[in-house]
Amino acid sequence: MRITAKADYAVRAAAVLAAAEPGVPVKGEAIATAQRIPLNFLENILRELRRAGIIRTQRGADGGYLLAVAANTVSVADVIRAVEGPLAAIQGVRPDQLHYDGAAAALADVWVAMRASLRSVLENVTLADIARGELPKSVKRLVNDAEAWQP
Amino acid sequence: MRITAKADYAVRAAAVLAAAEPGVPVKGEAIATAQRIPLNFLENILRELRRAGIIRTQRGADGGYLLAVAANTVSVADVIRAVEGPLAAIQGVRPDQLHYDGAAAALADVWVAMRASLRSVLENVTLADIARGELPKSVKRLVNDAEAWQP
DNA sequence: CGATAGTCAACTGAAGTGGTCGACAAAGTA
DNA sequence: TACTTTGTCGACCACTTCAGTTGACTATCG
Repeated sequence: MRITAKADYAVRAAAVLAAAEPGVPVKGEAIATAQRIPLNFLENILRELRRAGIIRTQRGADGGYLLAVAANTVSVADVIRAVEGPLAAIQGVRPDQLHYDGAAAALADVWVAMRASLRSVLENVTLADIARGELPKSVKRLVNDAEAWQP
Repeated sequence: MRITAKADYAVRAAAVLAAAEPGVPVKGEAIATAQRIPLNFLENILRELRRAGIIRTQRGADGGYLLAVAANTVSVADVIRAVEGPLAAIQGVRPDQLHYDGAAAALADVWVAMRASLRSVLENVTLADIARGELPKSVKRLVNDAEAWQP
């Protein structure tokens, strides 16, 4: 249950683009220094985001990276899936297509519920939300619960 | 965002013990065949569950594994943490103790919310729930939503 | 042309995943 | 006591993923 550096970097880089002036390319190096991400690694990641259609690029002098679509139409889940594949998997299998025998039969439903609850957060937060620092009410409610901050 | 084979096996094995007659040890081999888990690997996992105080063991003929505590006091989260460590981590760091600069500042809260939503499922399902195939209402509600089953 | 900046494939070391193996220790039975 | 049954433990293994790095290349602008 861990978010890899790659996924974390991808969301942060996308957030930088969402916060930038629309239509103005941001250089890879600017993103890298702003978020303390190794430039070479970042470029690998941005390439994947471009292939996924989330960002586009401008080459040459005064080039850089831009969002390919409106910031409020891209969710955190979209970005993670672009670089990591499916949001939730059990041994590489999607929760909806696994089934167990005997005493563990009900476990399949638990994994489905887990994915659903994961989605309820990650699908509902957009890059625009992060860029302007204002999360959806339902997400904020989770964050404001003191229990959420207990290790 | 993946559940490893180890965590999956651990929960299934614990579910078998939860479903067994209380006080009667279940042999490792019985668990292995019932859930199609490689025996040697399973023994590694059961050893970790024992160290975590979730199960106990009985050696010798007619020995085997038993739950160390009541099945309704052990959550799926407890089992996963016993074999995998923290439920959610970003690059190995707990969500509550990370912070980002600039445009990504709000992302930290997203990770906290993600963990909270994960917990809302995994902390609330016990081994007893799985063993008798009846999940808590809040979890069932998630599962019954058609959206939850969409790949 | 030449500087700038993205593109891509290949490579690497370290860690994690998913096991396997063999020697050993405890407990009950004959 | 010997023997069988079962768990205990550490070591080991092949393979994949993670987190980058390197270097050659290509597009774009002035």
